[in-house]
Amino acid sequence: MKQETRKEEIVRVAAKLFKEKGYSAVTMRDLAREMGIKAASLYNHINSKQDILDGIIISLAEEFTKGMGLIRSRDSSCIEKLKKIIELHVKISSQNIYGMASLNNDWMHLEVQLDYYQKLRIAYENDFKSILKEGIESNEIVDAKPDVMMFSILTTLRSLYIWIPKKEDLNLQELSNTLYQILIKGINK
Amino acid sequence: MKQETRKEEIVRVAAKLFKEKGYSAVTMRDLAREMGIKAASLYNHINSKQDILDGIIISLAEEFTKGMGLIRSRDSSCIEKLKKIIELHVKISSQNIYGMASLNNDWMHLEVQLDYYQKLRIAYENDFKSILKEGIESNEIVDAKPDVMMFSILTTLRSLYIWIPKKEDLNLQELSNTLYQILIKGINK
DNA sequence: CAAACAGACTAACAAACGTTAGTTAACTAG
DNA sequence: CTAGTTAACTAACGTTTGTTAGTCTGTTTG
Repeated sequence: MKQETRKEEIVRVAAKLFKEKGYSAVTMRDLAREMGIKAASLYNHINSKQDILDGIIISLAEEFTKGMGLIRSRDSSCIEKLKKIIELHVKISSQNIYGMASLNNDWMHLEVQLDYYQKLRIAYENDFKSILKEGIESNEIVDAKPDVMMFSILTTLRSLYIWIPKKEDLNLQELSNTLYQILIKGINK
Repeated sequence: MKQETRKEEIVRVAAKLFKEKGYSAVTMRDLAREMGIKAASLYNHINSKQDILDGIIISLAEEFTKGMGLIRSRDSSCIEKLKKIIELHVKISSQNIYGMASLNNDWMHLEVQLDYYQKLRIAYENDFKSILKEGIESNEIVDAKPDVMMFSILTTLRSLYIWIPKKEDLNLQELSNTLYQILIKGINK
């Protein structure tokens, strides 16, 4: 069990506050109070409020990019790939509920890193759409608009962070399976 | 065509800015600049920044509540009711894209109206769940967890505002139909 | 024509914002 | 023991925030 550094603790607590009120509404004094110290003391560990947000969002975005790379490289059917994508979202979301809120709601407050984030996001969505198109061509899934299909599946997966903490009896594999049933079985032929 | 009052214009422009940056990150000076006037002049028409947000969110929440009431009171099958719910979301979202962003992302910044909003929201979700449960009992839809089913459908519908403006060739009825296919056909027996 | 109103303006406010500088007290390693 | 590091502190900074007060100008109405 690797021990958490003070900096990591600040980032973790910040993400929690960002989830509750959004990046802009959280002040450095809010964060300091939650840490039990004064606002100025935060700057012994971090460079700026902006840096905290950058760290939260970019590390998550890269995690998704990496996961998608592995899934695409594998030689499996469209349905299997979609199942893996669901599992990827369930895994990352459950491990970092607070960070997922920032990724979804505060990405527009990135500054230097905004372009990079958007590049990753667009690439991820294009990969997703490619998988769906392949599935349509190979007659594996129904021939509905891939745009709407991706939108529907992806918005559900992106919103998992809202919903996961409410399930007390959380079995991750079971959640993945239920989502698979509801999201994929419907478009499966 | 009823002419828009100055106050309504301010609320509309505010909602647009709230969508782009979130309520907390939009200043009254931002809003004034977008209106082509000075910040102080806004107060000839509105009482406070908070009031603008209240107006945007509560009117939308009540619109959904009203729509759900009509759907529930009708004597129709579960599937037909779900179809009506999809149409309700498509209609309201397309008529007020900017407001839907505030409803989704900034409801926690309500103050006096927060309790009222949450009451409406919980009632709406309970109504939704009841429709699903009836459908399961009457063997109309598959017997998956109603919680996950509602979460999946509702997060997709709630996120329509992100996605609608990107479709240039927007045919609302066609969009409703495609969503129906993807969201409902999958759970239909 | 005068009165009333609508809707803009300038000036200013107190509070809250992110952040810097410099200091101090407690551990830790040579 | 001492030198260095870590991590807290107080005090303060310049800026931005939402909002108020009071004024001016043009249009509408009796």
